[in-house]
Amino acid sequence: MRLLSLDVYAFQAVGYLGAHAGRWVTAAEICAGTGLSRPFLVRVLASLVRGDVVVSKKGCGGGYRLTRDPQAVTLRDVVRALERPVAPLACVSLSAPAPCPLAACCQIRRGVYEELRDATHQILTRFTAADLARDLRGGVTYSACLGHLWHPQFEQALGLGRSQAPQPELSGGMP
Amino acid sequence: MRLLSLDVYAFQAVGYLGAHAGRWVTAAEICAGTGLSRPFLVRVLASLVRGDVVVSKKGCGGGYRLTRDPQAVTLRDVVRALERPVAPLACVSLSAPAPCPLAACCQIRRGVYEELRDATHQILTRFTAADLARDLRGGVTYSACLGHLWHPQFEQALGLGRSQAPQPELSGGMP
DNA sequence: CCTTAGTTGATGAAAGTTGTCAACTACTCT
DNA sequence: AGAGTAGTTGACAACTTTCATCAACTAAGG
Repeated sequence: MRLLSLDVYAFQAVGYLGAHAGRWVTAAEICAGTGLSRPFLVRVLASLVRGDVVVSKKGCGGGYRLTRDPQAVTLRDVVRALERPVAPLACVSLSAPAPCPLAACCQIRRGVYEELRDATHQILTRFTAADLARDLRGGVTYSACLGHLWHPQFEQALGLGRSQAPQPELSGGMP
Repeated sequence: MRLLSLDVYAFQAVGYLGAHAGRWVTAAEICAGTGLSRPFLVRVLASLVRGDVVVSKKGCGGGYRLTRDPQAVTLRDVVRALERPVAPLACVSLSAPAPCPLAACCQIRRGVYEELRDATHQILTRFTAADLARDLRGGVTYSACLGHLWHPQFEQALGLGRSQAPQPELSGGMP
């Protein structure tokens, strides 16, 4: 499971809400506290509202708040709210299963795909918004994580795409 | 970890080579036996050669072959040869680690990211080319898996992107 | 030398991801 | 009731990744 900016935004937002539970927190405050981009954060928050992880209140004095105690909001809830698949393949998905006629005899499905799915579920279920809040209180904002995403710097394994010039300067000895 | 066509191609190719170990197998034969697209399969095979999972022999009578016994070729070897990151974030990568100044105090890193990485590694290490070959001999070609990838049918969680017109015909009452 | 078969480069379409802007709606407080 | 605040939604744009194909090149065998 490769993380996206989406996930990091959500983790930071949920952590901030967990650290300030009990009151309405505006999107602007989350941005100020985390340094995230507001327009994108707002989309992520909308997903969290749709996924019943966060409630919103419009109007003056409004904002966002967790739907329940921080300890009761797991990372799995967050990831599910973002509608990110945790299964490696649709045929082993629990939320949007794609039936496979070979499911009964497919060994890799049982031995790898289902195991990956279950392990991911368990790990994500162990960690809650309270843990995220503790990180935040300890000074660990996840802004650095945005620079550790695989996306931009993912060097192409195959000779595909256009980004093919890693060493443009070096005109070495290879003829 | 979301699978890509890349992985499915590699699993099928390695499974075929495992099922026909001991001789040189041409790319054309793998295509005929699995129904994969040849130009793309050839790129994947080149990656596997670079990753020391497969050896190739040029010229007449040449082809591809596993570098070692099928039991000794794990899925982790295959995934690593494809240079697919198994870590969710670069800061917990074993192969291409990105140092993080907050690594010591980041709880989500230890509690989630490292756990995800290790669990994935363990699961991928348990499964070998011999298991892939057994699936193939049992009639389980992974062609259906290509239709179970998340990519095409991944419904956007956010209201982003262009694919916003599911019902183009319906010119209903909304003014 | 000529065929076979793997290797590499260029190309391109389609989709996913991230981010911004602007208009809209709903709510609260005065 | 009115004004302002704050969440909601749609359109849009830029960039990267993924998948796929074609054609030319190189190495090895017979």
